[in-house]
Amino acid sequence: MKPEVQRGQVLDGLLSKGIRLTFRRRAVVAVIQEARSHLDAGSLLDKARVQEPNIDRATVYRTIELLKRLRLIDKLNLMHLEGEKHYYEVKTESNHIHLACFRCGAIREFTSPLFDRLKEEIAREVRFEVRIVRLEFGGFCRACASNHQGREEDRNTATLKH
Amino acid sequence: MKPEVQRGQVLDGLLSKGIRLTFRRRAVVAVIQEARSHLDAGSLLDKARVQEPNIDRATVYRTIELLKRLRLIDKLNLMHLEGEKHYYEVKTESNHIHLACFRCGAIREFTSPLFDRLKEEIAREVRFEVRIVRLEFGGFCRACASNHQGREEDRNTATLKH
DNA sequence: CTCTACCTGCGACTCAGTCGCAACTCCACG
DNA sequence: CGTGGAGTTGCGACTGAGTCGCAGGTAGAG
Repeated sequence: MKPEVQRGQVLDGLLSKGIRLTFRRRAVVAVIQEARSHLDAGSLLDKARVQEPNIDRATVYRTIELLKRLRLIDKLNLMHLEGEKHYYEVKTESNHIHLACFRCGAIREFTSPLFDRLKEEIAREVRFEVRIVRLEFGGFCRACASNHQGREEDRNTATLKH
Repeated sequence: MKPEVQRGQVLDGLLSKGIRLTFRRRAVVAVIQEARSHLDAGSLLDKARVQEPNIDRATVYRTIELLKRLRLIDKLNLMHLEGEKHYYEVKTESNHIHLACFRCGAIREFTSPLFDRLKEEIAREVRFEVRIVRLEFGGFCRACASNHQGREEDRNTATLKH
Protein backbone atom coordinates (compact mmCIF):
# COMPACT_ATOMS: atom_id res chain seq x y z
CA MET A 1 0.00 0.00 0.00
CA LYS A 2 2.93 2.33 0.61
CA PRO A 3 5.61 1.00 -1.70
CA GLU A 4 7.65 4.20 -1.93
CA VAL A 5 8.07 4.65 1.82
CA GLN A 6 11.60 4.07 3.04
CA ARG A 7 12.14 2.23 6.29
CA GLY A 8 12.90 4.74 9.01
CA GLN A 9 11.70 7.79 7.13
CA VAL A 10 9.51 9.04 9.96
CA LEU A 11 12.10 8.18 12.61
CA ASP A 12 14.71 10.14 10.67
CA GLY A 13 12.31 13.06 10.52
CA LEU A 14 12.00 13.07 14.30
CA LEU A 15 15.75 12.76 14.83
CA SER A 16 16.57 15.57 12.42
CA LYS A 17 14.27 17.94 14.30
CA GLY A 18 15.78 17.11 17.68
CA ILE A 19 12.61 15.50 19.02
CA ARG A 20 12.98 13.35 22.12
CA LEU A 21 12.84 9.71 21.13
CA THR A 22 11.02 7.70 23.75
CA PHE A 23 10.13 4.01 23.55
CA ARG A 24 6.44 4.85 23.28
CA ARG A 25 7.05 7.11 20.32
CA ARG A 26 9.27 4.57 18.65
CA ALA A 27 6.48 2.01 18.97
CA VAL A 28 3.82 4.28 17.44
CA VAL A 29 6.14 5.36 14.64
CA ALA A 30 7.08 1.75 13.88
CA VAL A 31 3.43 0.78 13.61
CA ILE A 32 2.52 3.63 11.24
CA GLN A 33 5.65 3.07 9.22
CA GLU A 34 5.14 -0.64 8.73
CA ALA A 35 1.36 -0.66 8.37
CA ARG A 36 0.09 -2.49 5.31
CA SER A 37 -3.20 -0.58 5.39
CA HIS A 38 -4.51 2.74 6.71
CA LEU A 39 -4.88 2.62 10.49
CA ASP A 40 -7.09 4.64 12.81
CA ALA A 41 -6.03 5.74 16.30
CA GLY A 42 -7.68 2.72 17.94
CA SER A 43 -5.93 0.04 15.91
CA LEU A 44 -2.74 2.05 16.16
CA LEU A 45 -3.03 1.77 19.93
CA ASP A 46 -3.67 -1.98 19.76
CA LYS A 47 -0.70 -2.60 17.53
CA ALA A 48 1.58 -0.33 19.53
CA ARG A 49 0.70 -2.29 22.69
CA VAL A 50 2.45 -5.35 21.27
CA GLN A 51 5.78 -3.54 21.67
CA GLU A 52 4.76 -1.27 24.54
CA PRO A 53 2.06 -3.00 26.60
CA ASN A 54 1.42 -0.04 28.91
CA ILE A 55 1.09 2.65 26.29
CA ASP A 56 -2.00 4.78 26.76
CA ARG A 57 -4.59 6.11 24.35
CA ALA A 58 -3.63 9.69 25.19
CA THR A 59 -0.01 9.05 24.25
CA VAL A 60 -1.00 7.66 20.88
CA TYR A 61 -3.14 10.73 20.19
CA ARG A 62 -0.36 13.04 21.35
CA THR A 63 2.17 11.28 19.12
CA ILE A 64 -0.17 11.49 16.13
CA GLU A 65 -0.53 15.20 16.86
CA LEU A 66 3.24 15.59 16.94
CA LEU A 67 3.79 13.77 13.67
CA LYS A 68 1.05 15.75 12.00
CA ARG A 69 2.54 19.03 13.17
CA LEU A 70 5.96 18.05 11.85
CA ARG A 71 4.28 17.09 8.57
CA LEU A 72 5.52 13.52 8.72
CA ILE A 73 2.07 11.96 8.46
CA ASP A 74 -1.27 12.85 6.88
CA LYS A 75 -4.71 12.52 8.36
CA LEU A 76 -7.39 10.90 6.22
CA ASN A 77 -11.14 10.55 6.50
CA LEU A 78 -11.59 7.82 3.90
CA MET A 79 -15.24 8.85 3.60
CA HIS A 80 -15.71 7.73 7.22
CA LEU A 81 -16.40 4.22 6.00
CA GLU A 82 -16.89 3.10 9.57
CA GLY A 83 -17.85 5.47 12.33
CA GLU A 84 -16.22 8.85 12.57
CA LYS A 85 -12.69 7.58 12.74
CA HIS A 86 -9.67 9.19 11.18
CA TYR A 87 -6.88 7.32 9.49
CA TYR A 88 -3.20 8.09 9.15
CA GLU A 89 -0.50 7.47 6.59
CA VAL A 90 3.12 8.43 6.13
CA LYS A 91 3.40 11.58 4.06
CA THR A 92 4.88 11.03 0.61
CA GLU A 93 6.28 13.51 -1.87
CA SER A 94 3.50 13.02 -4.38
CA ASN A 95 -0.09 13.58 -3.35
CA HIS A 96 -2.53 10.86 -4.19
CA ILE A 97 -6.26 10.44 -4.34
CA HIS A 98 -7.99 7.87 -2.15
CA LEU A 99 -10.80 5.93 -3.75
CA ALA A 100 -13.04 4.34 -1.12
CA CYS A 101 -15.54 1.64 -2.11
CA PHE A 102 -18.81 1.95 -0.18
CA ARG A 103 -19.63 -1.71 -0.56
CA CYS A 104 -16.43 -3.68 0.06
CA GLY A 105 -14.51 -0.98 1.91
CA ALA A 106 -11.40 -1.30 -0.24
CA ILE A 107 -9.17 1.76 -0.43
CA ARG A 108 -7.35 2.33 -3.64
CA GLU A 109 -4.77 5.03 -4.24
CA PHE A 110 -4.41 6.93 -7.46
CA THR A 111 -1.86 9.44 -8.69
CA SER A 112 -2.04 11.64 -11.74
CA PRO A 113 -0.08 14.55 -13.19
CA LEU A 114 -3.45 16.24 -13.66
CA PHE A 115 -3.67 16.55 -9.92
CA ASP A 116 -0.39 18.41 -9.64
CA ARG A 117 -1.48 20.73 -12.42
CA LEU A 118 -4.70 21.40 -10.52
CA LYS A 119 -2.71 22.28 -7.44
CA GLU A 120 -0.51 24.67 -9.42
CA GLU A 121 -3.54 26.26 -11.00
CA ILE A 122 -5.01 27.00 -7.59
CA ALA A 123 -1.77 28.43 -6.28
CA ARG A 124 -1.52 30.66 -9.34
CA GLU A 125 -5.11 31.82 -9.76
CA VAL A 126 -6.27 32.17 -6.18
CA ARG A 127 -2.84 32.73 -4.63
CA PHE A 128 -3.61 30.16 -1.97
CA GLU A 129 -0.64 28.61 -0.23
CA VAL A 130 -1.59 24.93 -0.16
CA ARG A 131 -0.34 23.07 2.92
CA ILE A 132 -2.56 20.05 3.32
CA VAL A 133 -4.40 18.25 0.57
CA ARG A 134 -7.31 15.94 1.13
CA LEU A 135 -8.72 14.27 -1.90
CA GLU A 136 -11.18 11.47 -1.47
CA PHE A 137 -13.66 9.88 -3.80
CA GLY A 138 -16.38 7.55 -2.58
CA GLY A 139 -18.16 5.16 -4.88
CA PHE A 140 -17.98 1.62 -6.17
CA CYS A 141 -14.90 -0.23 -7.23
CA ARG A 142 -14.84 -2.21 -10.44
CA ALA A 143 -15.85 -5.52 -8.89
CA CYS A 144 -18.63 -4.12 -6.71
CA ALA A 145 -20.07 -1.96 -9.50
CA SER A 146 -20.38 -4.86 -11.93
CA ASN A 147 -21.83 -7.22 -9.31
CA HIS A 148 -24.70 -4.89 -8.57
CA GLN A 149 -25.61 -3.32 -11.89
CA GLY A 150 -28.92 -1.51 -11.88
CA ARG A 151 -29.59 -1.90 -8.17
CA GLU A 152 -29.91 1.83 -7.74
CA GLU A 153 -31.89 1.63 -4.49
CA ASP A 154 -29.19 -0.48 -2.94
CA ARG A 155 -26.64 2.13 -3.93
CA ASN A 156 -28.57 4.95 -2.32
CA THR A 157 -28.59 3.05 0.92
CA ALA A 158 -24.91 2.32 0.66
CA THR A 159 -24.04 5.99 0.55
CA LEU A 160 -26.04 6.66 3.68
CA LYS A 161 -23.12 7.22 6.01
CA HIS A 162 -21.30 9.80 3.93
CA MET B 1 -21.38 31.38 -1.31
CA LYS B 2 -23.86 29.30 -3.29
CA PRO B 3 -24.81 31.55 -6.17
CA GLU B 4 -26.01 28.83 -8.53
CA VAL B 5 -28.47 27.27 -6.07
CA GLN B 6 -32.09 27.82 -7.03
CA ARG B 7 -34.62 28.57 -4.33
CA GLY B 8 -36.58 25.43 -3.54
CA GLN B 9 -34.19 23.03 -5.23
CA VAL B 10 -33.94 20.73 -2.23
CA LEU B 11 -37.65 20.94 -1.47
CA ASP B 12 -38.43 19.98 -5.05
CA GLY B 13 -36.09 17.04 -4.69
CA LEU B 14 -38.03 15.79 -1.69
CA LEU B 15 -41.41 16.29 -3.36
CA SER B 16 -40.37 14.50 -6.53
CA LYS B 17 -39.34 11.43 -4.54
CA GLY B 18 -42.59 11.30 -2.59
CA ILE B 19 -40.98 12.06 0.76
CA ARG B 20 -43.32 13.14 3.55
CA LEU B 21 -43.01 16.88 4.02
CA THR B 22 -43.26 17.74 7.69
CA PHE B 23 -42.85 21.21 9.21
CA ARG B 24 -39.60 20.12 10.87
CA ARG B 25 -38.14 18.99 7.58
CA ARG B 26 -39.25 22.15 5.84
CA ALA B 27 -37.47 24.17 8.49
CA VAL B 28 -34.18 22.25 8.17
CA VAL B 29 -34.32 22.37 4.39
CA ALA B 30 -35.04 26.10 4.41
CA VAL B 31 -32.02 26.73 6.63
CA ILE B 32 -29.61 24.70 4.47
CA GLN B 33 -31.04 26.19 1.30
CA GLU B 34 -30.73 29.80 2.39
CA ALA B 35 -27.48 29.55 4.33
CA ARG B 36 -24.89 32.12 3.34
CA SER B 37 -22.06 29.95 4.70
CA HIS B 38 -21.40 26.29 5.42
CA LEU B 39 -23.30 25.17 8.50
CA ASP B 40 -22.63 22.31 10.90
CA ALA B 41 -25.37 20.26 12.57
CA GLY B 42 -25.31 22.42 15.70
CA SER B 43 -25.84 25.77 14.00
CA LEU B 44 -28.36 24.13 11.72
CA LEU B 45 -30.34 23.15 14.82
CA ASP B 46 -30.12 26.67 16.24
CA LYS B 47 -31.31 28.27 13.03
CA ALA B 48 -34.07 25.72 12.50
CA ARG B 49 -35.39 26.47 16.01
CA VAL B 50 -36.32 29.99 14.89
CA GLN B 51 -39.03 28.48 12.71
CA GLU B 52 -39.63 25.33 14.74
CA PRO B 53 -38.81 26.01 18.39
CA ASN B 54 -39.32 22.44 19.57
CA ILE B 55 -37.25 20.70 16.93
CA ASP B 56 -34.81 18.22 18.40
CA ARG B 57 -31.16 17.48 17.67
CA ALA B 58 -32.03 13.94 16.61
CA THR B 59 -34.50 15.20 14.01
CA VAL B 60 -31.88 17.48 12.49
CA TYR B 61 -29.43 14.58 12.24
CA ARG B 62 -32.09 12.32 10.77
CA THR B 63 -33.04 14.94 8.19
CA ILE B 64 -29.40 15.47 7.22
CA GLU B 65 -29.15 11.70 6.82
CA LEU B 66 -32.20 11.68 4.56
CA LEU B 67 -30.94 14.52 2.36
CA LYS B 68 -27.55 12.89 2.06
CA ARG B 69 -29.10 9.58 1.06
CA LEU B 70 -31.20 11.27 -1.61
CA ARG B 71 -28.05 13.06 -2.80
CA LEU B 72 -29.51 16.50 -2.28
CA ILE B 73 -26.74 17.71 0.01
CA ASP B 74 -23.03 17.02 0.47
CA LYS B 75 -21.13 16.53 3.67
CA LEU B 76 -17.89 18.46 4.13
CA ASN B 77 -15.06 18.33 6.61
CA LEU B 78 -13.48 21.68 5.78
CA MET B 79 -10.25 20.46 7.35
CA HIS B 80 -12.06 20.30 10.70
CA LEU B 81 -11.17 23.93 11.28
CA GLU B 82 -12.94 23.83 14.61
CA GLY B 83 -13.51 20.61 16.49
CA GLU B 84 -14.64 17.49 14.67
CA LYS B 85 -17.74 19.02 13.16
CA HIS B 86 -19.10 18.28 9.73
CA TYR B 87 -20.59 20.86 7.43
CA TYR B 88 -23.29 20.60 4.80
CA GLU B 89 -24.06 22.28 1.51
CA VAL B 90 -26.62 21.88 -1.24
CA LYS B 91 -25.31 19.60 -3.94
CA THR B 92 -24.56 21.35 -7.22
CA GLU B 93 -23.97 19.95 -10.68
CA SER B 94 -20.34 20.95 -10.81
CA ASN B 95 -17.96 19.73 -8.13
CA HIS B 96 -15.81 22.32 -6.48
CA ILE B 97 -12.75 22.37 -4.31
CA HIS B 98 -12.89 23.92 -0.85
CA LEU B 99 -9.88 25.97 0.18
CA ALA B 100 -9.76 26.41 3.95
CA CYS B 101 -7.45 29.00 5.51
CA PHE B 102 -5.90 27.77 8.75
CA ARG B 103 -5.40 31.26 10.08
CA CYS B 104 -8.55 33.25 9.34
CA GLY B 105 -10.89 30.30 8.77
CA ALA B 106 -12.20 31.61 5.46
CA ILE B 107 -13.57 29.00 3.06
CA ARG B 108 -13.13 29.69 -0.59
CA GLU B 109 -14.59 27.59 -3.38
CA PHE B 110 -12.80 26.86 -6.62
CA THR B 111 -13.88 25.15 -9.80
CA SER B 112 -11.72 24.03 -12.69
CA PRO B 113 -12.18 21.97 -15.83
CA LEU B 114 -9.00 20.16 -14.79
CA PHE B 115 -10.96 18.65 -11.94
CA ASP B 116 -13.58 17.15 -14.22
CA ARG B 117 -10.83 15.75 -16.42
CA LEU B 118 -9.27 14.17 -13.35
CA LYS B 119 -12.58 12.56 -12.46
CA GLU B 120 -12.95 11.18 -16.00
CA GLU B 121 -9.42 9.87 -15.92
CA ILE B 122 -10.13 7.93 -12.74
CA ALA B 123 -13.36 6.50 -14.09
CA ARG B 124 -11.54 5.40 -17.24
CA GLU B 125 -8.28 4.07 -15.84
CA VAL B 126 -9.39 2.46 -12.58
CA ARG B 127 -13.01 1.81 -13.57
CA PHE B 128 -14.20 3.31 -10.33
CA GLU B 129 -17.78 4.55 -10.24
CA VAL B 130 -17.43 7.90 -8.47
CA ARG B 131 -20.41 8.81 -6.29
CA ILE B 132 -19.16 11.29 -3.76
CA VAL B 133 -16.27 13.65 -4.18
CA ARG B 134 -14.50 15.36 -1.34
CA LEU B 135 -11.78 17.75 -2.26
CA GLU B 136 -10.32 19.98 0.37
CA PHE B 137 -7.12 21.97 0.56
CA GLY B 138 -5.87 23.48 3.78
CA GLY B 139 -3.36 26.29 3.85
CA PHE B 140 -3.13 30.04 3.87
CA CYS B 141 -5.20 32.45 1.87
CA ARG B 142 -3.59 35.34 0.06
CA ALA B 143 -4.05 37.88 2.85
CA CYS B 144 -2.90 35.58 5.66
CA ALA B 145 0.09 34.27 3.71
CA SER B 146 1.45 37.74 2.97
CA ASN B 147 0.86 38.99 6.52
CA HIS B 148 3.00 36.27 8.00
CA GLN B 149 5.81 35.75 5.52
CA GLY B 150 8.68 33.68 6.83
CA ARG B 151 7.09 32.76 10.13
CA GLU B 152 7.49 29.08 9.44
CA GLU B 153 7.22 28.02 13.08
CA ASP B 154 3.90 29.77 13.40
CA ARG B 155 2.67 27.93 10.34
CA ASN B 156 3.61 24.55 11.74
CA THR B 157 1.57 25.26 14.81
CA ALA B 158 -1.34 26.45 12.75
CA THR B 159 -1.63 23.12 10.99
CA LEU B 160 -1.77 21.28 14.28
CA LYS B 161 -5.43 20.36 14.22
CA HIS B 162 -5.46 18.73 10.80
C1' DC C 1 -62.67 12.16 8.42
C1' DT C 2 -60.07 8.28 9.62
C1' DC C 3 -56.46 5.11 9.74
C1' DT C 4 -51.81 3.86 9.60
C1' DA C 5 -47.19 4.16 8.21
C1' DC C 6 -44.03 7.23 9.07
C1' DC C 7 -41.97 10.99 11.85
C1' DT C 8 -40.51 13.10 16.20
C1' DG C 9 -39.03 14.31 21.10
C1' DC C 10 -36.93 12.51 24.76
C1' DG C 11 -33.37 10.67 27.38
C1' DA C 12 -29.90 7.57 27.74
C1' DC C 13 -26.13 5.99 25.30
C1' DT C 14 -21.65 5.39 22.41
C1' DC C 15 -17.33 6.53 20.99
C1' DA C 16 -13.41 9.53 19.36
C1' DG C 17 -10.69 12.63 21.13
C1' DT C 18 -8.91 16.07 25.04
C1' DC C 19 -6.99 17.74 29.40
C1' DG C 20 -4.95 18.49 34.05
C1' DC C 21 -2.08 16.53 37.12
C1' DA C 22 1.37 13.84 39.49
C1' DA C 23 4.87 10.54 38.47
C1' DC C 24 8.35 9.18 35.38
C1' DT C 25 12.27 9.25 31.85
C1' DC C 26 15.27 10.86 28.20
C1' DC C 27 19.50 13.05 27.47
C1' DA C 28 22.60 17.33 27.81
C1' DC C 29 25.90 18.76 30.62
C1' DG C 30 29.22 18.05 34.09
C1' DC D 1 28.77 7.54 34.17
C1' DG D 2 25.48 10.44 37.34
C1' DT D 3 22.24 13.56 37.74
C1' DG D 4 18.87 17.57 37.24
C1' DG D 5 15.13 19.20 34.99
C1' DA D 6 12.40 19.91 30.83
C1' DG D 7 9.70 17.18 28.32
C1' DT D 8 6.80 12.89 28.28
C1' DT D 9 3.44 9.72 30.08
C1' DG D 10 -0.56 7.15 32.44
C1' DC D 11 -4.53 7.88 34.57
C1' DG D 12 -9.14 9.17 35.08
C1' DA D 13 -12.44 12.38 34.36
C1' DC D 14 -14.33 15.05 30.82
C1' DT D 15 -16.29 16.96 26.25
C1' DG D 16 -19.02 17.05 22.31
C1' DA D 17 -20.76 14.93 18.02
C1' DG D 18 -23.65 11.71 16.72
C1' DT D 19 -27.01 7.42 17.54
C1' DC D 20 -30.93 4.65 19.15
C1' DG D 21 -35.23 2.65 21.14
C1' DC D 22 -39.47 3.81 22.39
C1' DA D 23 -43.94 5.94 23.19
C1' DG D 24 -46.73 9.40 21.40
C1' DG D 25 -47.81 12.48 17.43
C1' DT D 26 -48.87 13.75 12.55
C1' DA D 27 -49.01 13.79 7.26
C1' DG D 28 -51.65 12.63 3.72
C1' DA D 29 -53.83 8.58 0.97
C1' DG D 30 -58.30 6.79 0.69
